[in-house]
Amino acid sequence: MARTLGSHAKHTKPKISAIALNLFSEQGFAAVSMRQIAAKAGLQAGALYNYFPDKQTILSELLINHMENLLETWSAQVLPDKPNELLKFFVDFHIDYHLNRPEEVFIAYMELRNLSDDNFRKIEKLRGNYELILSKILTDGVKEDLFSCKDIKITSLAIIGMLKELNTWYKKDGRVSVLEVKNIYKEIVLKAVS
Amino acid sequence: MARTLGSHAKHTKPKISAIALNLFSEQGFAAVSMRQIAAKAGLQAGALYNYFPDKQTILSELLINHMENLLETWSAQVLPDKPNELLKFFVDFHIDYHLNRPEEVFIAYMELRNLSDDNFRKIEKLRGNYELILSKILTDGVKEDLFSCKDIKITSLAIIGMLKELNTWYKKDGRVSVLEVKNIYKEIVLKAVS
DNA sequence: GTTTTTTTTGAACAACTGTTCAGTTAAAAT
DNA sequence: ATTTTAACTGAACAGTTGTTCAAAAAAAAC
Repeated sequence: MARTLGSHAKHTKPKISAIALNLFSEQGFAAVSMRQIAAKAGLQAGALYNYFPDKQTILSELLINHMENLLETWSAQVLPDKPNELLKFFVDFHIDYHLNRPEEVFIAYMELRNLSDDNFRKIEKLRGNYELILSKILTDGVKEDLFSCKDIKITSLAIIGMLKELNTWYKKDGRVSVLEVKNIYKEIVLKAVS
Repeated sequence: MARTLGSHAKHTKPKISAIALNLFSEQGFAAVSMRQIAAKAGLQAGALYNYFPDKQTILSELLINHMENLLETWSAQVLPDKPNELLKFFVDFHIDYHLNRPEEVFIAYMELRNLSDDNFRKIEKLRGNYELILSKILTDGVKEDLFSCKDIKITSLAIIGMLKELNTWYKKDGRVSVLEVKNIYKEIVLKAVS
C-alpha cells in the first residue's frame, strides 16, 4: 500500500496537531512517541515528516500558536477604559480563555524545557507581552490613585500565578460555577491591589 | 571488575536520590535514563536496583519525602496565635521553604502524572493537608472578623497558587531580595483577605 | 485516458530503553 | 588469615526511539 484512500494534506496537519496536543498534555512530550501520534491519526510514523521536520516542531508550533492566539484575542476585545473596570475585564478574560483551553495551558508551562533555545526565547517574549498587559493596567490604576501596590512587576506575576493555579483544580461540574469563580477571583484581585 | 573501591551503600542511596532529583528537575522524569543517573553516581545502571525496585520509585520517594518534610517542618514551628500574624508567618514560611528547594518544588508539580495511582493519591493527600493549614488560618481569621473572603477553599488555593508562581521566576541575585519579596507578598495576601 | 503530482507505506537504521542476573571483588565478620 | 556478606559489574534481553527514503498508489491536472 502507499497513498491511502481519501487522504488530504489540508486536513491531516491540523489533525496531527490536535492529536499531539491531546497526547502531550496527557503523557508529556518525552513520553509520547511519533508512532503513537501517527497511529491515532491513522498514519505510519514516516508520514508525519511531511508536515513537521521533527518531533520538537510539533510541540513548538502548538505553544507558539497558543500564545499568539491569546494575545490576538485580547487585542480584538473592546476594552473599558477605567483601570478598575479593565482589571475586572482582564480577570474575566483570562479565566474564560484559559478554562476553555486546558490542554494548551497545561503544555504551555509543562513542556517549555523541550523547546530549542530559539523557540524558548520566542515563547518567553510572548509571555512577557501578556504580563505587560496586566502591568500596564496596574500602572494606570496606580497613577489614577485607584490602586496601590509596592511593586507592579511582582504584583502582576503574583496575580497571573494565582489565575493560572485555577487551571490545575477547576472542574466544570464541580462545586462552583465559572461565574462564581470569576467573581471570587475578581474580588481577591481587586482587594489585593487596593 | 565488581565491587568498587570504597563503596558504601549508606552513602550511595542518598547520592542516587540527589542526582536523580537534579536530573529530573532539569530534563523531566521521562527524559532521564537509568544509565544517565548511574553514570553521574559513578555506577552501572544495574547497581541502582540494589536501592530502588524500579525507576518510578526513585521519583515517588523524592516527592513523598518532600511533602512529608514540608509538613513536619511546619509542625515543628512555634506559631503566633493571632490569625493575621499567623497568616504572615505562613507566607514567610512558605517562601523560605520553597525558595530553598527549587528542584523539589519543580518536580513536585511537574512529575505527578508519572506516579502510580497509589503514590499519586498519597501525594494528593499530603497536599490537601498543606492546603488545610492555610484554610484553617483563614477560617479562624474570618471567625474573629479579621479576614473576609467569599470562599475559603478557593481563596486558599488562589493564595498557594500565587506563592507557587514565585518559584518560576525568582532569582537569588535578581532585582529584589527575598526579604522584599516576602514583604510584597505578605501585603498582597493580607489585602486579598481584608 | 494519460501523465504528473501529492500523499503515504513499510522497511531499515543505529541508538537507546528499563530491567535481570550470574559472576566478581571489596569490605566486614570471624 | 579465612570465610561470609554486601556492593557492584557487564553482558544480555526484548522492546522502543526519532528519523530517512525508495517504492507505490491515490488524486489532480491535462
